[in-house]
Amino acid sequence: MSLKEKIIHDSLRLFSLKGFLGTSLQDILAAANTSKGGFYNHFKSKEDLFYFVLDEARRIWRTKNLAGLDEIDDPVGKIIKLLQNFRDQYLKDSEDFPGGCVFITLSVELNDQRPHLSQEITKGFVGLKNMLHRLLELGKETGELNNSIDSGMVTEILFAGMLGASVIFGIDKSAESLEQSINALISYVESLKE
Amino acid sequence: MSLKEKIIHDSLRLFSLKGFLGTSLQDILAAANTSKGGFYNHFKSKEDLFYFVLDEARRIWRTKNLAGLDEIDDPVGKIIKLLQNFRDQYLKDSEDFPGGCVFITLSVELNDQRPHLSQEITKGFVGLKNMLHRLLELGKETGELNNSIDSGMVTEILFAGMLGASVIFGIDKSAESLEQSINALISYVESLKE
DNA sequence: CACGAAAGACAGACCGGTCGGTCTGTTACG
DNA sequence: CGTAACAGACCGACCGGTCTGTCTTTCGTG
Repeated sequence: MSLKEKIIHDSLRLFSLKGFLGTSLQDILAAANTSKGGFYNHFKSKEDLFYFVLDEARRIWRTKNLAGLDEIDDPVGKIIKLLQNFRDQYLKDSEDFPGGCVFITLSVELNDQRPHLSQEITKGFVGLKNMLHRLLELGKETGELNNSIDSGMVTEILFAGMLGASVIFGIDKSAESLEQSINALISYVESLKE
Repeated sequence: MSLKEKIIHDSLRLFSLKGFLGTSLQDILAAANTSKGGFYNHFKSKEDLFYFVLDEARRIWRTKNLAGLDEIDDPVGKIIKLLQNFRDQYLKDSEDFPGGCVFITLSVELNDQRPHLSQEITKGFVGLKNMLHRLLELGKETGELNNSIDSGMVTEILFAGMLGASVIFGIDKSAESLEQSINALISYVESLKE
């Protein structure tokens, strides 16, 4: 792993723990075992690093959460698989995100302090929400879901539930309560089936 | 309002926007229009202020969210009223919490940086969760809710949903999406009725 | 009531430490 | 020999906290 990659990777872990502003350059340099010179040889600024870290975080998010979704045909099955991935592969991943979901940490921290950075993260949230909604609509089309359900409303419950579970897990790091939260969402989705 | 009260009140607003560590003493002094001397005459340290602000935030939370609950007899009615208060009185309150729910902002920020402070906030979360669970159990006893529902699971959905809605609202400040989220939860609760 | 001392309330200079960022210097590799 | 890769001294700005000074209010005493 090159120094640049190492800085990005280590920063991702630090950001998930302490946020962007809460992580000092010193912290990063110590973690990556380098110096100012090493850092600024690869990044224009700390904010420049932010975008690289965000890209890496998104890549990991997709890898973990979308794993195996292709092999599932029915939309509702995809949603359930996504929730399972979210629970087992993503949130519990203390290697890449020791402090919990980095998007939430950064989004909450930067929202009123660095709006242009926070905005980047919001894009991902919108994407997830749209994906959920699309899958629910598809489920209704294929008849897997009762046609009378309000897919917008269900989307809100699932999306808010996932965010809420992430916040809770970020705070208490309890696998038990995480499983309870996500399992509750899975049961909810299954209860909507025809 | 005394200077001490003004500092607490203004700090609460700042904390909800920028967090505890993200708010500098300078920010607080400027907002309260005072000086170091004025501040340290009333507080031992910035961390000392934290506890005063937290108490004030809790007081406001109760006032806004528990308003009118006494006049409702049925447990499920209490839950729905709480959700309505949470939506209309609490989260939209840009006077006290211009940056959204201060408990989430602080909790996410401080969790891995000032665990002893974060722990104080967690107590409130536990209290809310227990309250929801207690009301659901009561609802089953009175027959208002179907006895077959898993109250633990419903608690998770409601609690995670409320946290998630707070996060979303903190980010986009959109009353529309807030209403959609909370309305979805209210509909969900109503669907559980016998 | 008069008065002076003590205490409270606040202003702001000042402190050591840390922040992100720059700049120079050294090393190694093409 | 030039250039990329890194180390670390250095910079001004800002951090939370201390300290001194000033002004006001309170209060015990004659």
